[in-house]
Amino acid sequence: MPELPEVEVIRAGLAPVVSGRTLTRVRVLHPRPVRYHPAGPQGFAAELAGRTLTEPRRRGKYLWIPFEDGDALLVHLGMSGQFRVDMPDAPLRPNTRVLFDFDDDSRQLRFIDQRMFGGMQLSAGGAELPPQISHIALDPFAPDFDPETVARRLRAKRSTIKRSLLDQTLVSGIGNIYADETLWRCRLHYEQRNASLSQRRAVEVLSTAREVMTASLAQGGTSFDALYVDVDGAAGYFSRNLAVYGRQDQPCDRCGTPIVREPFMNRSSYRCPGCQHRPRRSLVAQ
DNA sequence: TCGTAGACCCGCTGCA
DNA sequence: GATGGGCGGGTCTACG
Repeated sequence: MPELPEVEVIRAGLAPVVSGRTLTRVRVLHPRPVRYHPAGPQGFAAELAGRTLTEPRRRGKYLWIPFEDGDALLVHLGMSGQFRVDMPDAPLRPNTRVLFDFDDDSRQLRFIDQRMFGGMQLSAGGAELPPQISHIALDPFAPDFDPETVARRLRAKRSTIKRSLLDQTLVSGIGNIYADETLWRCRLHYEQRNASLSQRRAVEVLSTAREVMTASLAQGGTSFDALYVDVDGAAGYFSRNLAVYGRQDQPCDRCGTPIVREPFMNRSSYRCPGCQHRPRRSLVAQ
């Protein structure tokens, strides 16, 4: 569920909470979130204890907390993962999966995940960039992100635009919400062939994705429900600014045509039929 | 015809 | 009862 802006909000919220603190105890309440850790839940807990954390980092939707020793705790929030900061004696919220206690014995970090598509693992030598996510492309917020290069790669793919925007090995951080919002702003149908886009148009799409996510970040991200909140439990407000996502049957802000929801890749795509026309057959087939 | 790379789709899991 | 923001891996497909 969290896409780049939501993960960035969480990263920024974690920074003052974890930076410079030393873990004294880690408790894994459900094994699934640490399923990628080879040593299992007990090994995970034992290997983290005693480590000192530094400022959290992010690439796309992945988050990692480097340790002073050069390793890192790599985290993906999946569909429903969240970090919360609570006093150690506060009652556990439903679906709390992992507890992190620190040496100063004050606030406790808690990982909560309803559906448990997310997970975390110790990444050896992963402080700079965990090798587990070396295949994840730069996101549009990365200083080295080059829209021209990514646009060329995008146009070379024998695929369609929304699939490619969701392809985390091409450009990371974009999920279903921001893909739909980007395509609405660009007046593009999700089945538009990449090869049909000019270089300039492809760069425009990538720049627009960055703009949408920047605007969302300024609002604290997109929250539809309690599944996405920051480390203090606060919701983001960008859902008020969404043009198409989740707005089935409501009028398009641009032309008034009712927004439609259509099945796409086992989920949904929202678009305005008035200003995002289905590409002509010659552009769909190849 | 075969091997490889890229594209695509299923399944995971759980509750509001 | 339907729907949901995610990803990895198995399978399919296209191309050289």
